[in-house]
Amino acid sequence: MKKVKESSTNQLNKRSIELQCPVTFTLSIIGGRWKPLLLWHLQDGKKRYSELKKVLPQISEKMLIQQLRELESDGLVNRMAKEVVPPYVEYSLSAKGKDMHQLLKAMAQWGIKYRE
Amino acid sequence: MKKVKESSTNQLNKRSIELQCPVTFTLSIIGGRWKPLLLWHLQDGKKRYSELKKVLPQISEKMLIQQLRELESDGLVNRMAKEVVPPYVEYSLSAKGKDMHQLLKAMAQWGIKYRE
DNA sequence: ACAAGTACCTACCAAAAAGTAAGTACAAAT
DNA sequence: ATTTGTACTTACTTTTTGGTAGGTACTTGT
Repeated sequence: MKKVKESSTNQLNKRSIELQCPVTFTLSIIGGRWKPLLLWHLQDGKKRYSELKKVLPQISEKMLIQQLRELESDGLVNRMAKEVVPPYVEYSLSAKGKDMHQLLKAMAQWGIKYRE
Repeated sequence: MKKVKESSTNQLNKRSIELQCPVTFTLSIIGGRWKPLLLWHLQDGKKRYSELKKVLPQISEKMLIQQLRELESDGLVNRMAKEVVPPYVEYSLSAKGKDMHQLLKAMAQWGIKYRE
């Protein structure tokens, strides 16, 4: 995982605000360039790594793996390695991740309404 | 406003994804450390700059002003300068910003539920 | 041998977000 | 004069996020 300076004001503020504000906590888990897209694409069922790569042609492999690992670490996504030939890895939403469905929809709706 | 390199892959990807994904578009407007908190605090009515500074003791003036300016620029917040003595500035949610209430609540609920 | 498929890892760099410090302007009070 | 209140601006630095390039390992097919 990426190196984080735990003693920085930046990090201390982040931790503190996440405790105070549940909105910020939620955003710290689903925010960033690629996580919302990944969560959105996993809403309609499990997907293989190669499938995710296809639906997101602009993401680098490095970012794809990193974001999936973080989502897994935060408990939103389950990772299942299949020992077949060729071997592949399957990602699916956990219960926690599925519980985010309404939220993602609300975000999409607001975005669609106010996008210009 | 802050200098952004419009020709960077980073920026090109950002723009492209924001067009494709309404969730990412929404998050680009309300994301970051301080905007969710500002939006949250403005839910219950207009606030002066000095009031916002008080309820968010950890925010630097630079970040406070910058984030408010961005929220204003994106149309979520109205800024009203009062020419009294002492003069003060009042920030309030626009209709667009008020329309975000349910969304913020959903985010808060998810965060409260899964915070540990 | 190479190419294609599977799914990564590592080192380094670029860009963006956030933070620090110093300053501005005005008015009123001491 | 300084201090306190109002609300900023600017220059620079630090930290974090995202990108680039090279590599790993295995199997199968040509």
